[in-house]
Amino acid sequence: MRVARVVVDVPLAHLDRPFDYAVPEELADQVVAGCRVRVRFAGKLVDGVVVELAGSSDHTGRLAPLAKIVSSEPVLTPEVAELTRSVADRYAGSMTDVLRLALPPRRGAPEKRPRQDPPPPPPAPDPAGFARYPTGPLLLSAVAEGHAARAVWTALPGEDWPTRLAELCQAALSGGRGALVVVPDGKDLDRLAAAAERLLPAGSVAVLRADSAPDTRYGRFLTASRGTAQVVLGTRGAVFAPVRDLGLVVIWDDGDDLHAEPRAPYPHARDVLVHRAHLASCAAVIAATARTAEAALLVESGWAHELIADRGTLRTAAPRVEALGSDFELARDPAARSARLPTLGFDVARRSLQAGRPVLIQVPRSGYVPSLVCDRCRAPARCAHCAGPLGIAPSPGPNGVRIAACRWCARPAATFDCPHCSGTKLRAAVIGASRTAEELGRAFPGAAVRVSGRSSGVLATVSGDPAIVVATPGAEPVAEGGYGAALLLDSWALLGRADLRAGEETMRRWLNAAALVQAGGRVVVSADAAHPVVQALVRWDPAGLATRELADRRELGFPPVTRMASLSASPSALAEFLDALRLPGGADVLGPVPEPPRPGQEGERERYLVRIRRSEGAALARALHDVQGVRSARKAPEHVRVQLDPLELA
DNA sequence: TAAAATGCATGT
DNA sequence: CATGCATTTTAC
Repeated sequence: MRVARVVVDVPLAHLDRPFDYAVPEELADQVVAGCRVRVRFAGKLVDGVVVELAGSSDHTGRLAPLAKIVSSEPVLTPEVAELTRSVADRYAGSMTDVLRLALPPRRGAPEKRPRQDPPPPPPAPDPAGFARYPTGPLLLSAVAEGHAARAVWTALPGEDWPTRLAELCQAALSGGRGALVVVPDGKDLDRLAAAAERLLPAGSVAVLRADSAPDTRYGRFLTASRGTAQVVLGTRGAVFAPVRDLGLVVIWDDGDDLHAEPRAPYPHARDVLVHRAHLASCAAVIAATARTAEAALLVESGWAHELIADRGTLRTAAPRVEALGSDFELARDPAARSARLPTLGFDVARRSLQAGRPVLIQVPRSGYVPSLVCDRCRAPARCAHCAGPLGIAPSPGPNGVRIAACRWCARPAATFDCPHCSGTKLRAAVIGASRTAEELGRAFPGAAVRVSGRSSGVLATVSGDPAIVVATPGAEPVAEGGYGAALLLDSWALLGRADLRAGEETMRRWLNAAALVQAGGRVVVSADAAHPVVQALVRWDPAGLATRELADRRELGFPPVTRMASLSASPSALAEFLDALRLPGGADVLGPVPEPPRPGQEGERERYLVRIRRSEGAALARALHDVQGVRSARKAPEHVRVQLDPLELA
């Protein structure tokens, strides 16, 4: 008897396993492993995917027959089936949820188009582009030869990273293997696709973007799954793309929060990619101008080697970075003064314009959550018990005074004793307010002003002509030939955020902007030169900062050194959940703390955090998923949101 | 949402 | 303690 193992599209956690169905005689020639089917499940017809075909079943009862073959197209390859299962396990979610992220909706028209043969492999790439990194050419040849090389690549300022990544893809293709590259957003994807177009054979590349029309999206997915396009470039959803004979996976700027999937079970693209490299035994490159603590851990644990230029090469490529004090002198020029430009920034910008080069001015987006910092040294204030961030308690205490309390474990911070400078007073951190482009424009009469941001529209590039380019972080256009200078303003708003990653994230934003300045150009950052993040920027030392950041996280017991799970729901549902939870040894439960209401959610919600050592992460995820299973089997009315290693921990 | 399992009142 | 009918549970 032919048996099809089917993952059914039902969201219930206790049904997160394949179910066996009999393959009826008349459908036998249409069923293939990985195809979409419809089956009768608990009476009703549901969608499903065949994960495997077999000759027998362990099921003791009668097998129901497959109701319908939706299509014979094998959309779920064995490699992706294993990956999605494994990602579900890691994030305490169900495979069905992960499949929803991995498989685009089916469309009839693209499927009817005949399959095309893949183009012949290109020659091995020219290693000259990677020659500035001592082990660069070695990495390129390792990828071409099909070795499972692993690297954390810290790109030089001004690096033409899209071309470098296309060369890595070319290396994989030249050795007959496929490649996958994930970038944060559409702007980066455009640049990467353009570089791939230049270097790779026509027809060998599929560009997967979340915002494409459904037919286009499914059509491009098929060119990959059918093996026509062996290189896939895309945004976070593309980490699951069915690349044939995968030889290389790459992620660009892994610190960008766009790599975190907002839909359950909330997997992070870097995490999925590292997992996938492991399962497929293929090469992996974690690439960025900055470096995350997670990437530092991959290096420290020996999983990856670092691919980094030596200091001499860096010095010739980098701009000159200068920091202003915390109480800098405002420019004397009245227009510059009204735009709150510091003297040094104003002079540097004016000189760049006079030299005929554009100037980049980075201003943070407004709307950061106010938090508490040490009044003396301005380090974020942390809880003495669990090292969570301190905030102002939402409701006043018994004496009517609103006191500081931990946002994780809710313990009040009656006293404060700064571990950095022994200060005892707290202050609210500044909330970032963006300067208007008009104000800046008035400070430089005669200069063209361009604005790039979410609300005004993101510019991908600007010309090399003198102009003031105002941009929010992540929206900085690339200037032809590089900017002459960059001003990084309102830095306290970035550094003072009550976020675990505030330092790392600030450095990433600064570096990404400063990297667009030409070699020998100037960068002025309006922040205290004594601050360690500022020092790391001045020295252009992302690796050093990441190492330090990782050491801090280890000391405080934060991810990625530990594993954290956040549980949020109503107080009663959480009490039930925790009651049923059988935690592995050594777990630490923090909370509850009240959660700010989200749009579309009513009633009071709370959050707990569960912290455990990294080696027990899989056991924690299993325990959490088991509780979800028991609750869904019992038809518990309320859903508890479970998120592993959430980006936002504050 | 169909079939199977279980619950439960009723009659002997 | 069978029997018939309603309700709950399972899920291939």
